[in-house]
Amino acid sequence: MPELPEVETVMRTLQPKLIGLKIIAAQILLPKIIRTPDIDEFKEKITGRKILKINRRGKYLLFILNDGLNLLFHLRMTGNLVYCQQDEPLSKYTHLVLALDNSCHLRFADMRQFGRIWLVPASSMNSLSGFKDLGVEPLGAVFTTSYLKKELKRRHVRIKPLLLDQTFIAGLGNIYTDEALHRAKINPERLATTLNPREITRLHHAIRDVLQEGIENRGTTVRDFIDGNGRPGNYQELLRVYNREGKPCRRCGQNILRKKIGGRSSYYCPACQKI
DNA sequence: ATGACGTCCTGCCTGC
DNA sequence: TGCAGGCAGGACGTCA
Repeated sequence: MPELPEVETVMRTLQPKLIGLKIIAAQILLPKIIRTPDIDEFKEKITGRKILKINRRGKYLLFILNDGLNLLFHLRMTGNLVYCQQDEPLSKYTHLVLALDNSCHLRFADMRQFGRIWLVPASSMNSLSGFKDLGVEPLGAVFTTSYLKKELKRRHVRIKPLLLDQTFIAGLGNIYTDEALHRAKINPERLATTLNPREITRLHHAIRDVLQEGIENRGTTVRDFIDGNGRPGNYQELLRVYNREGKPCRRCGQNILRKKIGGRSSYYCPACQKI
């Protein structure tokens, strides 16, 4: 599941390869993944465009093209974006191939077909549903302890589903949310309004630390994640709770539990993260 | 404002 | 061994 650190890793691996290259052709093998525009217009508009820059916003990858166009990718669960030689065999899950003017390919593949792609003028980015309502960047300057204190005070929801809400904080998914709550010693079912200042400070630091460590370790590969060069990440080795049901807590030795909270699997230590 | 649930999709796991 | 059925999960829409 690509979350912020995985998307950041894809961006960092693609950036040195793609900047300055021109897209000379687009092959669309699964039309429904292109949200806008329709596939004929997509092909026409993207052909001849140059890749000027690659950015990340939340879990979105944002390609800045010339002529004021932006190409957006959301990898969702199993999507990947890989730079490779053009003679590399196509995987059966490849849905979009962008041919580049150096005889290489940028390929989008997604086993579960949940990933989505948009090609939009930079000027209309703020009308894209999902993208336009994204919350604060958790590694950015706006996301401070006092910001988190102020925001949590008026949210009458459990902390886990709130952290997963992309309009609240952009980029956290199931893995890093569970890891951050464990580090902060906060039970995922706690109501946001009941967290005390010390806990909020711990949570703020924990969120930034787990994301930063995730990036430093090139992302988490539980099953599918690969970076822009097709390589898995390393952070799965360092996870403390996620996907560790029944295994001992790395802090206290108690067995990690798994419980559905807000419809999502949540892993936590019942001793370190008391209600 | 909040939450529950269905939808998308396919590989994997479980049970028979 | 093989098959059927359930499950997981990010985002979004619908309904209560």
